[in-house]
Amino acid sequence: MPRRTRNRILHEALKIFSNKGIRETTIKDIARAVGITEGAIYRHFDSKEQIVKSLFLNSSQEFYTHLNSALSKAQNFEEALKNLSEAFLNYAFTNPEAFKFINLFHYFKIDYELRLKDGKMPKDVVYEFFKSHEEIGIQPEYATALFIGTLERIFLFYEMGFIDDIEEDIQEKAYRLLLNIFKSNKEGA
Amino acid sequence: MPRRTRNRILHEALKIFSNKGIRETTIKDIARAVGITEGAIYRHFDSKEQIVKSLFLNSSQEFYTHLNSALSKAQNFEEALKNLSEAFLNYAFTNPEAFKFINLFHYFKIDYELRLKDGKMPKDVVYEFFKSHEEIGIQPEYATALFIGTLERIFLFYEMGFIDDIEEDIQEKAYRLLLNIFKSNKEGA
Amino acid sequence: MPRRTRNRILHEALKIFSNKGIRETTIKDIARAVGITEGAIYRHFDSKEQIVKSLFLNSSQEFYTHLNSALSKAQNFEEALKNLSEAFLNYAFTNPEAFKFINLFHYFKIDYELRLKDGKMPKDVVYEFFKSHEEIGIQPEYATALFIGTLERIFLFYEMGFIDDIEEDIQEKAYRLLLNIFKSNKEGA
Amino acid sequence: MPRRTRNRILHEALKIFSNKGIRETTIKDIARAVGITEGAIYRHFDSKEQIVKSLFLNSSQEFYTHLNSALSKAQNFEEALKNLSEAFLNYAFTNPEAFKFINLFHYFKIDYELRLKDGKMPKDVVYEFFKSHEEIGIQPEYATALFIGTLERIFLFYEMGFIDDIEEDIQEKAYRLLLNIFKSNKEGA
DNA sequence: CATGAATGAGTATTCATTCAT
DNA sequence: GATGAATGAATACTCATTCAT
Repeated sequence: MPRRTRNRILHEALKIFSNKGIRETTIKDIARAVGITEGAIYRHFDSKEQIVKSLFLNSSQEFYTHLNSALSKAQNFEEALKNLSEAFLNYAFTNPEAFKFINLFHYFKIDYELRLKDGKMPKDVVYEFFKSHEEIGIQPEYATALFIGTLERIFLFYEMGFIDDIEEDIQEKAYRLLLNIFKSNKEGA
Repeated sequence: MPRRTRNRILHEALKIFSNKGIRETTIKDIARAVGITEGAIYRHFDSKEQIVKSLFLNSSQEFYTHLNSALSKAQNFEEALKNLSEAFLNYAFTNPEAFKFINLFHYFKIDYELRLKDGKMPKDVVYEFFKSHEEIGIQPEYATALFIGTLERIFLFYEMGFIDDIEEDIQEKAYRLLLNIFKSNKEGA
Repeated sequence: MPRRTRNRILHEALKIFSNKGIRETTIKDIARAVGITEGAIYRHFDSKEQIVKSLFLNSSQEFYTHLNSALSKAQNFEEALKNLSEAFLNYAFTNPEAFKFINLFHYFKIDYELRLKDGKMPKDVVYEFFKSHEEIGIQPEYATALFIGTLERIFLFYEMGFIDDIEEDIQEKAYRLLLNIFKSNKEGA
Repeated sequence: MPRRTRNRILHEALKIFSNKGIRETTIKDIARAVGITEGAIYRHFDSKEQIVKSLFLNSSQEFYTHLNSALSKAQNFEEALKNLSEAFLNYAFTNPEAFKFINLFHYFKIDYELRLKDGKMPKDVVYEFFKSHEEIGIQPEYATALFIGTLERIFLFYEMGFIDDIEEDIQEKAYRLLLNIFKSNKEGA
């Protein structure tokens, strides 16, 4: 429950953006959701684009940090995989709007400058992890694609009702699936 | 090089839609690309929405058929997996605009009626395939998420330059990756 | 049942104009009703305006002649009034589209040049009649307003269901009403 | 001279509508007349249709009230007829735009829901009046048609210069004309 | 800080008219 | 005579942004 108007704007904007899309969300929509008028938005942000950018940077940062801290707590490969996959889905389940919002940017080249200058994109956590475990015998780019693609699609299937397990089961099943894949590859190597 | 105006409209619209997004593409953009005036578009389509729908239905159908025919030519599980994964990436590489356009609809609830009435969505081919091979020990919904999510993400990584193999190598690597996963699961079972 | 295309165009245009209004009727509407294409209309008329003008001139002329010939058959004031009022309503009942179409022009200064050059407007028949019967003691302009206004409004009330007599009764009642008015004024004079 | 923008819009729109017709009046026309831009109109009204509806409801209500209060001040039939006919013409002379605008709706079925829910249409005042005086021997529907039709047409003839009396004289003559009609009928009965 | 009116540049869509076939 | 594709100007409406209060 953010108190300050600026945060309330970001909070509501994120919800509407992820539901309706960025372009189809108007400043008026956001203002109405926050309970202020259109003009007031411009006390806090210079433009709609700035709201979008703030949101993307915030969310990416948050997701990045979330993944990173989950990873850092792990003692071994198995635990790391567990922490990382659970953190990934946990973020998606807890912040579906932010999660979907971040993913919008893979399809729209809305603003490529948005990439954080020091490369702190969520996927980089995953990539670095697999890069430091080349012994599993999968090229880290492909491992990353497998990890992110699978989890993201599982989340989407969950959201559209195609997968109807409860969140905890999904996290458990997803972890086991990934573990099987990477363990067997590791052993097979 | 489609000759007829209607096809030229669809052709150009698809390209622009997949690059800029549907909402940010104007009728004027399309008209200019085709080399006619805005009004002329409306001799061929009643509305922008109709162009979007036509495109979605066409592309989905095409992709569905492409996957289906690849699958039907296979004699066994391994071959089926090979044909299916190659057909999937082949479609993405050959028709990147259509492929990206179809995927737009996972994020935007633009029009859920758009789903083909008899459920002939591309993902259903994959789902049915895994459903008839439950011996691999992976719940078909999760197997589908894994298959589609991984390949889609590989394609995206390729497009953004994060993966820089050539298309043939990607197809080969992707197939091997998937085969390893499903074979080992099959054997482990 | 006009055979020639030109007449069919006029025929259908009149119907649609009087129902939807001139501005809201498109060339396409007319073409569709006639069973030809838009371009073909322009083989017969230079513009939409020309169709409107032709229609107005034709209808006015027709109505004018209809009233005039009814009047000319009368032997005395009473008969003249009877013939004129019956002819007026008869025209409205038989050609409601044309009748309503003519009346559109009282409200819109769509094109004042449309008035027939030699003044052959339907109302002039009525006006001339009352002018030649000043003995009734009503200024002919007012008598004309009374005659036309009353009958037109009766027709409108009939059309909107506010008056629900059958057409014959309306003609009879209207005639008696007018006769009473003008006879008593005549006698009172 | 209304000060507030919303009222200025209604004021100017009424003038232009009654001159050019509703369909041929553009939002730009109205905006220009008010001295604002097109977009500004939409801060005050959701659509052109809403302007039309507001205007129709306002004008009808105003005219209805005008007639009703004139009628209620009368002590007897003669006075009532005098008050009603004078109020009718007075409204037309004073608010020619509103008067003509209201009458547009007899010819165009623009929106039949526009009729006030409790039936408070101007003509109803006249109708109720004649209904409570059936002793005059004229069916109230026909008396209403006579009253309204005659006065409306007199106004139109005045506007087009066909009747060139001054307004006061017209009111006087119209009243006498109607009085003669209804009095003689009353006596004749 | 906030309001709400206003701007101005779009945006999809309509439609009378033209013209090559 | 007729077709149907195309034009081009107009039209209602939208929306990010500005600004006086």
